[in-house]
Amino acid sequence: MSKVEKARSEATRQTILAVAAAEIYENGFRSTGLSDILSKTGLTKGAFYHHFRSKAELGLAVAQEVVDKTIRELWIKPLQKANAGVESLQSTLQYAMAANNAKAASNGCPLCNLAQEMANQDEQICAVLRSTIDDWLKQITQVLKTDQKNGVIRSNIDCEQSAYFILSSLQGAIGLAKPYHNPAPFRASMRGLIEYLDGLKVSPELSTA
Amino acid sequence: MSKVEKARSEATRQTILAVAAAEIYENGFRSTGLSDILSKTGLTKGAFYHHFRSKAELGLAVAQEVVDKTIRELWIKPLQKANAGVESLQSTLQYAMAANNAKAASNGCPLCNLAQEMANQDEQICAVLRSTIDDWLKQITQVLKTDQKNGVIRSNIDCEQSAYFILSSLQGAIGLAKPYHNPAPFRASMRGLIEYLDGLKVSPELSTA
DNA sequence: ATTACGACATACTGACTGGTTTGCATGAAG
DNA sequence: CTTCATGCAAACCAGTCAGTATGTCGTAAT
Repeated sequence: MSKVEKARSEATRQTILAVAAAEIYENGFRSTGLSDILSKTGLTKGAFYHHFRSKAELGLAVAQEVVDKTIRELWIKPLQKANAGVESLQSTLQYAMAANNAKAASNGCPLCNLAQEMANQDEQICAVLRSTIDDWLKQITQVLKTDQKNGVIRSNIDCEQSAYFILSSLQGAIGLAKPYHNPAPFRASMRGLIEYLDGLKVSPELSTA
Repeated sequence: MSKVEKARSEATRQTILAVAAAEIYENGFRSTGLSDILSKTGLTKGAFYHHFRSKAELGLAVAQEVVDKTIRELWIKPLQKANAGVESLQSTLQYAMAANNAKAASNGCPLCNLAQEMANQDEQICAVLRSTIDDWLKQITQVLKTDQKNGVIRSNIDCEQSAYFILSSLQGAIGLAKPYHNPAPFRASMRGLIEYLDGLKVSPELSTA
């Protein structure tokens, strides 16, 4: 098992993971057959079962090695800057609103998709998703508390409860828009969310005229 | 085809619909096999394909004859009383918070579940779900506009945008709680939503001490 | 009584599923 | 140069799926 050998092996594993994640993101876990994944990778069953013991294990790997990491990179990390406050949160949302294309509108959020589909099917995946969500909630709570300490947002706000509400609104905005196949409903919800965040501030300055 | 005969036929159709809806609600459309449904009804394939031409047609029937009607009955109708305002909306949410049991927490919203799973799979079902959501949004918008005309909520609020935001928050609250298998996260989000609605009023009176 | 039809039951089919087994090429180790 | 494990291919397997073909029973009209 030389270094070059091990690297190539890991590369094919990553290929499977990436293609599987994309396919699951688009059609769901159950509707994605191994044959779909394998044909898109050019690999065979032998390769797959060399790297994964079952389809369920693949799902778990996708959850913790793709979905979890993506969420952390795109949504949680931007809130981890020192003294990040509501403004950071808002700009993250603004960015998502702008970047949201038609495909993403119809596919939704990979995290929420998996949560939705696997809630009653695979407890291990649920556990992974919970930990991602928990950290996401913690980070939003932290952001709110920072602003609260700095006197940016009102002192009577329950930051943890607000974090739940904010994340719910975001997820709901994505989920509700799915059957519309276009980002318009998503954007409307997001504008509402951004205005809600404005309303948390001590001297609310409306960000939208 | 006597009346009594026709009635019994319709009864078995309804049986299939009800069981299918329950099973789909719990495990999703794709994961629900015809055999699951039929064994729970005591019927056979012959009965099923006498009433439905395909599994897809069953899904469509569930969407428009069960899910749509349920949503309208439980969520839209309570907002159709004359002069129904934000208070009506809040009491509906309060009721949902109280009634939400552990099973519902893990199963989510039947409408959102279907939307999530079928968004990229069945356009007909999507169309049905869109019309349900559209009417739901219209009703919430109406409720807000009524209160706005009566001076209950602020005049600078974009009622339609707020309706999107409110419905997104509700759906997100349900969806986000699914992997937790308990209603606590759902309730936290809902409290946030109810407080948001308080914030729409001209003289905000906090409903939670 | 006969015919006809609606409402199902039974048995079956072909396609597809996840999973297994076996074989083979390659490159490192002795 | 041989040995041997690794990384993967190809063929295969058993089970499940939606869907079909056919049969049967009861009711109702003639």
